[in-house]
Amino acid sequence: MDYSSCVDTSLDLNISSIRVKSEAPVDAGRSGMAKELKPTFMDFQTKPSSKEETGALVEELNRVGEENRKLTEMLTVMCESYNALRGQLMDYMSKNGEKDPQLMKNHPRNQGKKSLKDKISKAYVRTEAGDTSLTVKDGYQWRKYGQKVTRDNPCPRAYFKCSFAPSCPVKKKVQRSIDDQSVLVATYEGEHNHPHPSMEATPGSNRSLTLGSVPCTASLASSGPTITLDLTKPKSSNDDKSSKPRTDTPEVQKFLVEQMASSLTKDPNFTAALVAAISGRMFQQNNSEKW
DNA sequence: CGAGTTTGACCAGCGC
DNA sequence: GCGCTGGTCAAACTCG
Repeated sequence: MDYSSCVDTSLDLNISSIRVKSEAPVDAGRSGMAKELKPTFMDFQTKPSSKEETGALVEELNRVGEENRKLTEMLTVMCESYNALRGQLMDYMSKNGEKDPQLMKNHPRNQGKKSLKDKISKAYVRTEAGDTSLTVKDGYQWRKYGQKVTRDNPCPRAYFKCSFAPSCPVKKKVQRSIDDQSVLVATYEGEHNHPHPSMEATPGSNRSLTLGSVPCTASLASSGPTITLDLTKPKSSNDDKSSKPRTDTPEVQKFLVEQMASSLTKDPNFTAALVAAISGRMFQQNNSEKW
């Protein structure tokens, strides 16, 4: 499976917002920038700027477009790396699957017990040091129906059934990793025959977060993962006039955009958001292919 | 009082 | 057949 070919790697970085914001003669004392963009833009239309300002803005637009292109390339490279790693993992698992105690479903003993469960996936969840519960918060509702101490692991294994839908056949086994007991290993069997509870509540599964100083929304739309950086929003609502830098010159705006682009590419949170969006999309894609 | 959890009993498959 | 093991059941219990 080649994820790079099926994932839309284009990034919606709200460049249009940047452009509108940049084109407008911004009032430094403004607090609600987004809601005032429209009248400002109208002002711009009725009062054309000088040629120099237009040239600088065009240059800025080109530069931001280039940033977008670079980010797209980075995402493509990440997808390719993911594919490569995934391939290696598959190779490794196919060679060593029977040695992995967690893959007991592959064991002949368990294969004969029931028709082999067609959809088995695993998730590794790191828990806090003092957390002794066998709870993996994945958004679904689970009902625990049993607990056993298995031979290969002194930590008990908990058995859960999906209780969100009565007819849902999905089961989950949760056990602490024998190597690292702060890591919970959740093994899912079967597929949910109902939408994800959180997705049902918020179609598109948008996730809002803040990347450094930039508010961001990672959405998993049908067209592909989209990370939306809302550059029109101020850092915080209590920003006052004194703390806000002047953004009414192209130089300052360029600097700000460069700062944002730079901080985004270096920000681990941004990377995490990318990973979340991409793996979420891949997981979704994977499931849709299986159905 | 209902829903969820706990826990011992039970079942089925496998190896010897 | 027996023992071991993973998985499931269901009564008892807990909690809000």
